[in-house]
Amino acid sequence: MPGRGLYSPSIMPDTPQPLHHDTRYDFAAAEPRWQQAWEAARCFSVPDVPPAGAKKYYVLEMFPYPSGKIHMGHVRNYTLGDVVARYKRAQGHLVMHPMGWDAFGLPAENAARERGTHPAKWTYANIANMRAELKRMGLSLEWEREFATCDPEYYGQQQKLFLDCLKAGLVERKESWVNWDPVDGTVLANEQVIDGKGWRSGAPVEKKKLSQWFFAITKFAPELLEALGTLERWPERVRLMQANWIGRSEGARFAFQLAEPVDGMTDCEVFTTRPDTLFGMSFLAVAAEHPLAAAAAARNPEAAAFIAECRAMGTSEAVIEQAEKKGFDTGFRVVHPFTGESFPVWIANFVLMEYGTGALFGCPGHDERDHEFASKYGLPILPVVQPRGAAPDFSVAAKPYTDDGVIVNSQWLDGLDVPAAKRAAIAKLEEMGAGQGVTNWRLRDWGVSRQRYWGCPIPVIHCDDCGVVPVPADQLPVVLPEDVDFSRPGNPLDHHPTWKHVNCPCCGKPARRETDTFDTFVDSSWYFARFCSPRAGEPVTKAAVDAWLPVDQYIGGIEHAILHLLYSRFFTRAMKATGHVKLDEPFAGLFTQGMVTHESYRSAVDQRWLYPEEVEKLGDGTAVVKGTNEPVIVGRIESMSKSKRNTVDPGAIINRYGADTARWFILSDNPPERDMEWSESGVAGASRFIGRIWRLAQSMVEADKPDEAVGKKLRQATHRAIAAVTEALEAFTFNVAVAKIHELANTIGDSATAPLAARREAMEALVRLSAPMMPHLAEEIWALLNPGRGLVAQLPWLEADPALLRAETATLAVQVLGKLRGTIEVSVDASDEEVFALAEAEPNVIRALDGKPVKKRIHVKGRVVNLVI
RNA sequence: GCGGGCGUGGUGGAACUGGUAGACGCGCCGGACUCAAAAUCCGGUUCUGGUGACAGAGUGUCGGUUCGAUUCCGACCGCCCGCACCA
Repeated sequence: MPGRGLYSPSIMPDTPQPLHHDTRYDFAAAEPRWQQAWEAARCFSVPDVPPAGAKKYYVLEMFPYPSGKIHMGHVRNYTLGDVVARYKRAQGHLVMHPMGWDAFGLPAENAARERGTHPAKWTYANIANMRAELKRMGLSLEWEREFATCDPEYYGQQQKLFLDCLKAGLVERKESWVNWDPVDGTVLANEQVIDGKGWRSGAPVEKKKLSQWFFAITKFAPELLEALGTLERWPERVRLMQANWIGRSEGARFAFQLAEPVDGMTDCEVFTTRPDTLFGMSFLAVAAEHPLAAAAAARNPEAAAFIAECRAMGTSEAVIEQAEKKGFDTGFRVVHPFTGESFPVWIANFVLMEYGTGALFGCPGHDERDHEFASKYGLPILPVVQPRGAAPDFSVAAKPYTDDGVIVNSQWLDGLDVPAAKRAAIAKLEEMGAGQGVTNWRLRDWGVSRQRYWGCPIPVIHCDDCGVVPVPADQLPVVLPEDVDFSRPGNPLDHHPTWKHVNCPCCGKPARRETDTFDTFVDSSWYFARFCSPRAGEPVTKAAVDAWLPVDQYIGGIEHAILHLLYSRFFTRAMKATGHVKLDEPFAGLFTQGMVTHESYRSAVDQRWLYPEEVEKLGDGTAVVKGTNEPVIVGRIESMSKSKRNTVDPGAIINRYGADTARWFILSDNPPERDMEWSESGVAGASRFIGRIWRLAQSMVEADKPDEAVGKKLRQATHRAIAAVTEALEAFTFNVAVAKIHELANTIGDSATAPLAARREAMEALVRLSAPMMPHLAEEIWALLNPGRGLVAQLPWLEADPALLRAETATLAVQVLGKLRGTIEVSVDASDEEVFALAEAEPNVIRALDGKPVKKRIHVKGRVVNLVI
C-alpha cells in the first residue's frame, strides 16, 4: 500500500508543481525543471570524507575524451552508470558519482594543425559543449568534482606522483623503438601508420630508437597476475585477457655458442618454452633489431636491405604477426649445446626483440610459425614429439604437432612425456652451465614518453653535468607554454624558443627541460583517486581516498579491457608504494558495455557515405536518398563512426524525444554488455511507452464497482515486479528490468476495476522502480500523485512483501519421453503421487502413453513431470 | 597471426542451478475510434501440415552426455573486440 512507511517528510517544501492534468507529457518543460530541483536540493553531493557509519558507494564511468559532441556510446555508458548510482542511492548508500575529462591527446593537436585553433581553446570549448549535453541527460552527477586532465591543477599533481615514483625506483630511462616519419620528422602512433606509410606525408615509416621514460610495470607482473583472482566482480573474460597479456610462461633461457665469434660476440642467448624440442632444431632466428642482425648488415648489403624492410613494418605487433613470414640467412652458425651440430642463424621478421631475448631456436616440427618459415626456406622439419600410440606414418611434414606426447629422435630424452622432457632438458642445460629454467613474462615496461605538445610535461631537467635532475617540488607544476607553433613539423615544445631553456636546479648551469610529455594513459590511471578530493594541493587527500576507494562499480567499454585497466591497477600499486593510498586494486567491480551500432548507408551512384537522416527506407526493404531518390546501398550494421557517417546525434534525439526516452530505449534494447543496434522505431516505441505511463497515471480514480479479487492480483503483480526489477538491477540486466516494468504497466492497464488503493500502490511502485532509468518522468508523476511529498530522487528503494510473492498453485509441464503433452495445475505442495495421478489422467497424456507401461516417473517441484515409457 | 567474446522467430532479446523455448519491446496483419489521417485502444503473430483438437520441426552447423540440453562436452562455421604511441 502507499502507506508502507515509505513516505518521507517533504525534504523540499518548494518542489515544483506538476504539469496540468490531461495534457500530453511535455518532456521539454519537465526535464529541465527536475534537473534544477535536484541541483537545488544538492541531491547528488557528498563530502570528501563521509560521516562515520555511512555506507559509501563509488560509481564511476570511464571519463570521456572531449571530442566535441557526446555520442551514443557516451549516452549508453553514462545511462548505465546513472541507473546504478540512483539505485544505490535509493538503497541508502552515500553515492559518489563524479565526472571529468580525459582532455589531453592527439585530436587536439590535429585540430590545431588543421584549423589553427590552439589545443587548449579547442579542448575547453568542446568540454563546455559536452558538459551542457550531459547535463541535459539528467544524470545524477556531482559536477562540483569536475576537472579536466589538462588543467594545470591536475597535471601538476601528476608530475608530483611521477617524481615520487622516480624516487621510489619505479621509473626508468631506456631505449625503445618508435614509428618515425622521416618527412614530417615526427613520431607516429600506430593508428597514424597506414600500410606502412605516414598518414600525412605518405612516406614509408621507419623504426627509430629513442631514449624514453618507462614505468617499471614488469616489477609488478607477478602480483598483477595473481591479484586477478581477487577481482570477483570483474568479468571473467577481462581477467582472462589481462592474464594472457601479462603472459607468464615457464621455460629456459640459454646460450648457443657461435661457431665463430662475430664482432666480439661468442654466443647468442635464446628463450624457449619448449626446451623438450631442442633436438628438433633446424635453425636459429633473431629479430631485425638483434645485435647479430646488425653484424650481418655491416657485412652484407642484402642483410641491411632485409632489416630495412622489417623496419618499414612499423611497431604494431598485429601487423608484424600477420605479415608473411620472411627471413634472411646471415651465414653465421651456432652450435647445438647437446649434439655439437651447427645450425644457420637467420634474421626473421616474426621474431620480436621485446619478447624474451629477441632470439629463438626454430623447431618446425612442433611450432606453427617455425613450420611456416622452414617450409618456405626449405629448412629441415624433424619430428621429436609423437602422440602416444601414433600411427607408423605419423609425420609433421605438412603440419606441426604441438600437443603433449612422447619424445622421439632425442637421444636421452626419448620416451619421456613433454613436461618431463622439459624438466630434463633444463636440468641438463643448468648442469652444462649453458643456461637455466626461467619464468618469462610477455608484459613489457610501460613507455610513457610522447614527443607531443598536448600532454602533461615530464618534470625533469637534463643537465650536461648532473644528468637527469627532477624539477624541484617548489617549481611544480611545469606548465605548458601557450605560445606554440604548429606550422612546423615535430614537437612544438622542442622547438619553442625559450621554454626548454632553464638552469640546472643542482649546479645552476644552463640545462634543458625534458620536452616529451606523458602518454595520456598516465592521466587516466589515477583520475578516479583525484575525484575523492579534486581541489587538494596534493595528489590525493589520505582521508578522502581511504574512505572512498576503491571504486565500487566501474563502467566502460570492453575496448579498455587491457591497457587502461592494467595501467590503472599498476598505478594504484605505485601510489601505494609512494604512500599515497593504502590499497592495491582500484576497481572492486567492473562492468564492460557493448558498442552502439547502426546500419551504414552509401550512395549506389558515387559510393559516398550517407547519414541516416539523409536516407529514406521504402516499404520493399530498399532505400533511397531523400529528395534526389538516388538508390542507396544499405550496408552492414557496425560500430558508429564518423567516417562511415552511421552516427545518430544524441542531442537531436533528446530534442525530439527527451532524455528519458533516450535513456529508456538504450536500456531496453538488449543486455548492456552486448553491442546494441540503434533504431528509430525502437526510440519511437520508448517514447510511446512514456506517453502510456503518463496517461495511466492520470487514470487513478476509483472504479464504479471495485473488485477485491482483481485488486489482490494487482497487488501480487506489483510486489512481484518490485522483486523482479530489484533482481534485474542487481544483475545488470536492465533490459529485463524494463520488460518487468512493461509487464506491470500492462497489468495496471488490465486492472481498471481494482480498488483505487491497489492501483495507486501499483502506479507508485512503477514510478519508483523506473526512476533510476527515467528519472524526470518519475518525478513528474510522483508530484502529480503526491504533491509536495519530496523528490523520488530522495526516496528509499521499495521492498517486496514476501506474503504477496507466494503462489498457491503451480502449472506443471507434463512430458512423455521428454516431449510436452500437456500441463496440469497443482497446489505448490502437492505430493509426487498426487502429481503423477493428475498427470496420467490428462487426455492428451493418455493418448501419448499409448497404453504402454510407465517405466520411470520424474517430478521436479513446480516445474515439470516426465513420464518415461 | 595470437588472445578474448558472441551466435535463439521478420527483428532486439527472455528463459532460476539441466526442467513448458520465444517473456517484454519493435515490426507486421486484422479490428475499433475518425469524413480522413495522426494519436490511442483491442486481438493475432516461430515454421510446416490440419477448419480444428493436434502432430512434426526448431536456439549458427555436425556429433556426444542425459528421462530431459538455448544451458554441459567435442569439432567446425560466421561475426565482433584487443594486440602495447587512438582514447
